[in-house]
Amino acid sequence: MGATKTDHFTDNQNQLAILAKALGHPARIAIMEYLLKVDTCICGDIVNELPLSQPTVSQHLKELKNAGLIKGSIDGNSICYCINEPGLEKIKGFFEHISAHLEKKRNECC
Amino acid sequence: MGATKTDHFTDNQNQLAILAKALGHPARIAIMEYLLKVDTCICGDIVNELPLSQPTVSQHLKELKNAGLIKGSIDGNSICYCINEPGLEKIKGFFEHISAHLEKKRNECC
DNA sequence: TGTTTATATTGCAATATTACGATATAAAAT
DNA sequence: ATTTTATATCGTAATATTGCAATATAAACA
Repeated sequence: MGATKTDHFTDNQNQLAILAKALGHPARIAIMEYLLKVDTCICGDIVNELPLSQPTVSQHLKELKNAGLIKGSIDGNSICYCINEPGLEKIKGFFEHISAHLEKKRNECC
Repeated sequence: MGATKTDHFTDNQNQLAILAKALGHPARIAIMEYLLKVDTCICGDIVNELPLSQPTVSQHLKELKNAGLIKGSIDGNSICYCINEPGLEKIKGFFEHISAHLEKKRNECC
């Protein structure tokens, strides 16, 4: 045990879970907020912004990248990390879908 | 280590992370989708819907409830679990906020 | 009352995540 | 060529999550 039983769920469910999981840490929420805030994408700043060590931040960035929420392009010596819109739209769509459904059946239970 | 350093992040960041983390498992995505699909909220069905044991499903429900994404009300012998709109609106708002910002600065980097 | 039905809790093993020091890599600057 | 700067990877300890069998709880029903 300990491992998630992904086999029994749909690709869509697994994909949404991966996206949500990637955001399931305050440092990664903070990174997304920071990437949104700054106009330039020079990202060595992220380490200075967060109360975590450089290796830890690097690891969080990797997870966001693997999930498809950010992308990074090499810029000489440093790396430019930015928000990856498709990943964001995917998970945003999930919540909009739920909200739209709830509108229709408000107050039918509980 | 192994514990998240929540102290150094804002309440808002921690709250969003808790909500996202709760959805970071395909079973919990499936539960949300199921609660949305069925009109009645009779929820013993959830165990039958998922490829997981009753104790495991119960635990996933507990996590969704703790995060504020669902609520449960006792209905005689069984329990009625439903989507909790405020929790959902909170995290939906986060994605809408990001999307709105991205509209304004499209193509400025990467 | 005794049994069934629905759900929660406990206990535990397997695995994953978090965090960081130490180290590696590779471009930039001197 | 050496040093500095920016980032990634490795190794490892601490903690959290996942999943289930066994058991507990508590309402419904016979």
